[in-house]
Amino acid sequence: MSAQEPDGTNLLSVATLSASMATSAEQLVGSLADRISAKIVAGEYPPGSRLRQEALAEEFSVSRTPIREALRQLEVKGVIQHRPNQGAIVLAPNARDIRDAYQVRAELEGLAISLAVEWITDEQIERMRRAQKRFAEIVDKLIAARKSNAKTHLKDVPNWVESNDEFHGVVIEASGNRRLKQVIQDLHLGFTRNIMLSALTMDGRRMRENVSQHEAILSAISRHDAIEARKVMTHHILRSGELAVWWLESQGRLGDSGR
Amino acid sequence: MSAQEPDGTNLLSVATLSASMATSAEQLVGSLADRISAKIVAGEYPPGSRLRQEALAEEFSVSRTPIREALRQLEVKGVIQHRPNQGAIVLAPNARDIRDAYQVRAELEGLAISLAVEWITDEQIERMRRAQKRFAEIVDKLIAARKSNAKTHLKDVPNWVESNDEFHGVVIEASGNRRLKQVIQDLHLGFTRNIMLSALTMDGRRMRENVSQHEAILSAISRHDAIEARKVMTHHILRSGELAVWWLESQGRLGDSGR
DNA sequence: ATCATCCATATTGGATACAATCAATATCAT
DNA sequence: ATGATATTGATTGTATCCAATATGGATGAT
Repeated sequence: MSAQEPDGTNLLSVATLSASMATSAEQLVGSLADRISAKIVAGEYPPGSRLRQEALAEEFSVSRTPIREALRQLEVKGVIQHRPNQGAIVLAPNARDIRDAYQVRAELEGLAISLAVEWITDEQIERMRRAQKRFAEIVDKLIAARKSNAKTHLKDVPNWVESNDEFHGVVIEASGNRRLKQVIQDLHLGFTRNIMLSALTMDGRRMRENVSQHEAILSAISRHDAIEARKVMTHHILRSGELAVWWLESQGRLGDSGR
Repeated sequence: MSAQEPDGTNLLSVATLSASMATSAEQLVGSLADRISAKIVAGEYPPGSRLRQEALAEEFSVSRTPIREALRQLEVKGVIQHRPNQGAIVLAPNARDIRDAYQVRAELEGLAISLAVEWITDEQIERMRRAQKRFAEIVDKLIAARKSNAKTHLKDVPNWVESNDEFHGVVIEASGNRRLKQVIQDLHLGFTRNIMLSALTMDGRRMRENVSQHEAILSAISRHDAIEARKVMTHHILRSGELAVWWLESQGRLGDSGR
């Protein structure tokens, strides 16, 4: 079994390793689900708020029918909660949800890298190096910008996210386990990515810590040292989880939805 | 000795500890999704077959609208594949899908038990003991029945599944990680459970092997030995995965759907 | 015969219409 | 005034309708 995709086309899809991204033509419902989901993540529909079908329909210039189907999908994805005859409300994770999710993610990305060590190609390692380089540069830039003007750094944040996703994405891809990839992506859904960046970008020291953890991961995987790679990856993610929990708790619970 | 239930109607019911089970009133779409899903698992809608909305609507005496929404949910759950303007077809896992899923599940249940060891109560261990006792008895019964009359054992199979689920369910519950529980349940969706039981119930020696693996797990968790518990749990599940893959390959690919 | 093209039909996709349910206010009795 | 009940409006849930697209068979050319 090789880590390479036989049908190859999607392998290098650097852009947003998010889940599905059906945001293209001829997939109206999927596209709607993505767009609604994006607005939830962006905070436009805050946690706990009701999503009215008619309002969404008007906003996206469609009828309620495809909106309803999109909401059914988001319900299964765990982004919203749907109560009979009462419609949909936006879910928000509490500290425990975050802790639980990161514990699972740490385990799964640990598995991913221990598999990846075996199969990863030089080309993939090179992609990780480049992603890491960009990552480090952006962090420097963010920290520098933070010291002068707080506004400037905002437009670099997407790049920060993207290079981080690329880094982790290569590892997951190289694991050769498609189901593993899917499960990890599902874990990200909605909150994880968002909260992590919120938690990290608020503190220069923690961003640098993050960079050096990536460095350690890259070093271990380059040496094909499965034990060490797994150890540092797991630590890296658990640490990110701690930060996310702290950040969430410092924010005062936004939506302590008792799901 | 080969598989006993060659014709489509094998392995009915089973539904027990599945994920959501919204099959009650006032949740029509959820209920429809469950019922359609159940029929897929039961083999009534075989892999690769098209699910026509009108046919389903008539079968369940509703209009196409709730059917469509149920199909959207099943799409996200990975039970069916939905192609634009071409409707839904039933997905079937191939050997690789099974391998991938079991690898992930082994890791996650390994995590579960290593967490559970810390927090599990005597009452929960007692539940595991009882489940294990039932499990062993049913296996004896199945093997005995198999030697005389092949039909008899079919009505015990659901009990076999249920006691096995109870055993694993206690561990997962005792892990205290709700997200972990959800992710593991999602992994079961559709095929995993079904294939495992198909693979195992065809061979007495393997069923006994399974029982003794449970015994080892129970022993380790009773001694609160996290390392050993994890080791035997992981081995147990990976072994089950191997059997499932073998079984699937021996069946000649039913649906080698190129998803 | 084999293959491509075209047309009739079946099926899906989306919008609208109607029924059922809920929320919030108004009304009434105590 | 307080609490229970009734009523109105808003919102969700299901069914039906029409348009867009695909499917499958017939027709015709090579």
